[in-house]
Amino acid sequence: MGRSPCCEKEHTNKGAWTKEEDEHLMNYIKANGEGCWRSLPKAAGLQRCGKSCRLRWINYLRPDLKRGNFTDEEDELIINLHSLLGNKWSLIAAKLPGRTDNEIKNYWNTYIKRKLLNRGIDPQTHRTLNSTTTNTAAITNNTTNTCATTRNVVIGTATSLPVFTKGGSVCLCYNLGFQNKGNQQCHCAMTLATTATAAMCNSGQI
DNA sequence: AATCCGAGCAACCGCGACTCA
DNA sequence: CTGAGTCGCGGTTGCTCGGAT
Repeated sequence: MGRSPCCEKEHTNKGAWTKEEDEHLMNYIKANGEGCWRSLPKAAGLQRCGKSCRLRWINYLRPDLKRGNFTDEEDELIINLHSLLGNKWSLIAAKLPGRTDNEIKNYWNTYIKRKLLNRGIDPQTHRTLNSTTTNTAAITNNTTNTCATTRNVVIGTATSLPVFTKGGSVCLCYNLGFQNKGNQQCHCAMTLATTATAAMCNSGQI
């Protein structure tokens, strides 16, 4: 028995949202809060899939969204976080108030990728493109309770990150602020060592 | 003026994770 | 423990718009 579709496709609108749909959704969530996305469209009088409503709210209608251009500080922070987390856009977005994962993902693909390539940096590995000396320990995508060494990670100059270390390694979950996130608590017993800077990275201190 | 093309971005799709009966 | 239902994430698609030809 397969999974049932998330909505009745023949009775749902697709594509761009109209002003009226936006107003319906916004008014409903203002009055009732973000609840069950599956039942929300019907309750709000929308001919939309719940998934579509959720996406529209998160990426466009939420009142705390910061519209407009990314600052240089945000650029560097995204690059730093991507070097640590990989394509974990939701985790990166969590560190950028007012920005959404979709927005950051689009921004990465259209702008930052090119920016890094212009700097001679591979946007996936964050290593210099003509580098022949390779540290084959890949930047891990697995962020849950992972203590990985992060030498060779590019740390930007505009934003510095506090560094929690244990021995010679750097704990990703601590450094990203997830040390006390529910049952994903990190047990590495890291201690705050210092603040990472490009100079320290270059000098091999981290 | 018409057409082409690439960039930017909103939205969709599929799947894994999570929750709960 | 198991499986159905739901949620959330990441990859991808496709539309729109502006600049180039």
